[in-house]
Amino acid sequence: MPELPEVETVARGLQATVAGRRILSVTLRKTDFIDDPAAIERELPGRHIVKIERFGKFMLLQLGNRMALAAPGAAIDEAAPVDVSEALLVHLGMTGHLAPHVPEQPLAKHTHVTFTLDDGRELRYTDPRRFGRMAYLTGAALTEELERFGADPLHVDAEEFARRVHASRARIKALLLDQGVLRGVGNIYADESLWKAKIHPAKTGARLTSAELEALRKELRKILLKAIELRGSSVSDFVDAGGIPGDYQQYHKVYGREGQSCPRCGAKIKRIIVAGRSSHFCLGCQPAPRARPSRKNTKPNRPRATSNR
DNA sequence: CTCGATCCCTGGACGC
DNA sequence: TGCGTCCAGGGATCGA
Repeated sequence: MPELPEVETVARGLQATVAGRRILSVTLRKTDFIDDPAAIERELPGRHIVKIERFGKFMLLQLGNRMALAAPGAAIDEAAPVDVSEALLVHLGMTGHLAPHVPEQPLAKHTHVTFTLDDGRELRYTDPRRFGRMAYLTGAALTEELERFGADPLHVDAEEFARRVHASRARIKALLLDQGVLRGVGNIYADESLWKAKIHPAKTGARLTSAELEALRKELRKILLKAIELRGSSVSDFVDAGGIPGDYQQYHKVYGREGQSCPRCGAKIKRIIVAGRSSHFCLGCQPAPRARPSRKNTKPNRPRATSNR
């Protein structure tokens, strides 16, 4: 399941293998995960893929503008100002793959999009469950889309992290998964970082101490960097753009380890549902938050203010 | 504001 | 071998 480290791994792979190539043609098969399929068919042929980078869990394929690329086969001038106001956004969802193939290679099942490149290879998008997403966006629409997302967890500083997390009464697990708070964190790295920081997933953001906030921010960053170094976690079928699985799953301390013992304290690892997602944590070193004061069982207190701030 | 429920979708695990 | 059932999960959406 591609989260930040996996998407980063794929993006780096694509940057190394298909950046600079020109898209000659586009073939669409299933399109229900594409925002505007017609726009992709119409606008992408002829474009250069200038650069591929990760944005949260998205891959951003920056496309060269038409004018600069009028001459077919013209070398890309690295120094030339790049028009980054046009991009293809690709979200891999749960099971998405985007990788170059030689045309002789048989089309994998669930290959929904093929971009034929100017060197004869095909950049193919495969996604059995179609939980992914693809969108061609330009100008204000692109800016607007990207602005919906929160801070990059690799770069967010203490102040901003605290501002985004501490102000909320949502549970920390929900906040970590909320792409509008932080972009790129998914279920695995949320659980792993909470374990490392010794924070229970159901603890409310507002109730985290400043020490916990900083521990969480730092551990999350360290874990993500280590996972990128190991080319991501391959728990189901994740492979990078070159078809190679990652190795970080070997370092998972709680994720997928329900019933086993905690490598830190030996207590049992439990799995509960928080924010609608399975959450793995240690019964010993991630103490449950104090039960929220129950409205039902409290005796009637002061009349509720009728004004709504 | 925050919550859970529901939907999307397919493959893999499991039980018989 | 082959079926049926359950489950996983990112994200959108909706009602509570």
